[in-house]
Amino acid sequence: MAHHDLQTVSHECGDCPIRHRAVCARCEADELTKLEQIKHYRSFQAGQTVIWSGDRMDFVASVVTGIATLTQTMEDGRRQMVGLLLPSDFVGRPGRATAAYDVTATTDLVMCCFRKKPFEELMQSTPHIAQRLLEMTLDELDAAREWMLLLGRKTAREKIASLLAIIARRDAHLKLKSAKGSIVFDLPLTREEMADYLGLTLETVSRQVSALKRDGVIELEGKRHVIVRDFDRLIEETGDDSDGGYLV
Amino acid sequence: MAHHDLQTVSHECGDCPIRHRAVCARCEADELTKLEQIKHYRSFQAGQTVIWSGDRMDFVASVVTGIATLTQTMEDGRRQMVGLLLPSDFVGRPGRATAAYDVTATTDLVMCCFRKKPFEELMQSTPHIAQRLLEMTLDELDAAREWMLLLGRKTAREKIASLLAIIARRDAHLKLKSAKGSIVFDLPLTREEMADYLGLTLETVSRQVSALKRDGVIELEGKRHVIVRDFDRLIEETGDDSDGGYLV
DNA sequence: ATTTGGCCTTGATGCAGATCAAACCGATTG
DNA sequence: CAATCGGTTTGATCTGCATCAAGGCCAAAT
Repeated sequence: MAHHDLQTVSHECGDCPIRHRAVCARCEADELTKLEQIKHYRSFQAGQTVIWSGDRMDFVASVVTGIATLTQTMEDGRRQMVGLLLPSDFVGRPGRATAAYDVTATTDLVMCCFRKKPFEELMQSTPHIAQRLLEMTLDELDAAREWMLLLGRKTAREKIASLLAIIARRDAHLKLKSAKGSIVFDLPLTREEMADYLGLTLETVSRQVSALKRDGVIELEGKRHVIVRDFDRLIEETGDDSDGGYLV
Repeated sequence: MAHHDLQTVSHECGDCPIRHRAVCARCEADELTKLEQIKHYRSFQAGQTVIWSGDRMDFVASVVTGIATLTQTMEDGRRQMVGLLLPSDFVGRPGRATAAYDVTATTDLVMCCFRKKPFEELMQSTPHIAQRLLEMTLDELDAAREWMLLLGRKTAREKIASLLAIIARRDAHLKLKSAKGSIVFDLPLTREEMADYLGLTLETVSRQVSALKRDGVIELEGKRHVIVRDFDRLIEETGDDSDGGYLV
């Protein structure tokens, strides 16, 4: 069943949807050819685990379509999501043998995997790959640090608003940015996943989402479909100073 | 006054204390010479601000001696430390014009600064620098994610224990690892800075430090000098599974 | 049509950590 | 040797979120 998706994904880097954003973004045609030789696609169904923390990991990969999460779990079961992987995001660390986090598909997921050894060799010979990876890693570090502020200092309401703003921004960016009008999107996460991301319980997430709805900051259709009529209003609720990010 | 320190720091990369750990770690002699041409040292007194978030930043730098912090501040004054910079750590982002965080010297500090433009050019031509920077950035990303778990899910006591364990490990690593005996170190941070790092208030920090002392997990001499007789006991208090890190 | 199961909401209550307030300690300074 | 001052401790009280518990919604299975 997962294999059905495989058919629909191009095996040609040339018309790959993430061609200009992923690790391969800077690659020239000849470099791409080399990458193409060591790549293969893997599909996962929503809910499936891609790798467990501590497992041997002999590949690195780019998310092509779908969404995955990185989570850390403590012995007693407390969980913290430490990363949300969107199309073009990179998974795995060159020069490390085992996975540091659990990677889970939250939607159906297609990944473009590179065997680790050859990828590492290619990185040595192809500065374009290492350059792009550095850039992406620096971006992720910034995102992680922004999340540290959220986890350490924001209130539950601000946390929810911040998460909604991030998803809204991304969707407005990828899809139609229905100019000046409402932003509309589906939450790709369950309440529990949101809680794991935000350092809250699922009950608190539920209550605060309801509160934002009650206060007219967002509208809800069903449980997952969100309408944001006034994006600036949502930003106010995040606690960030207004320049924190840009819609474009 | 700050200039006194300057005299004591070698200007020769050859016998630089961070030579084999900083961005320059992988550089050959000739590459080092090029770096040497664009570097200059800057000293800061404890408490001084190195740069403010948003300020133009026309250099990148390595911490040579001393400790600096990266912090984010919300409009209403809530603060979250997002990084602790130790000797050999790197500050600044190639390809970015302004500082993303406040950088503050918490002890007297010496930094080895590189003018940004020439450094960026050097990075292009010298894969050894970019390689090392990637490695260091990936390490920082891991550290940031570990911190996300701490901020999102750990109790106040676990947070304090985790911070003490990190400092203890580093000091045991750098200084004498008085084999099997006690680990002894000075806290490089005030209670307030610890609070900013851990997402707590300074009162809670004070109370939990006292509690760990009362419970015999640590001993205190004065307010800053810490003695850890049983490191494993301290680790138990962090909530991490025992393999979380390694003393060596 | 009823049951099941996953996900979500809502209510009641408890508690860890925040907040407010005062006093302490040790080092410098006049 | 007071007086000051930054850092710290300690106490009393408050509160935001966690926890515990019940029930609702809806789609798929029986």
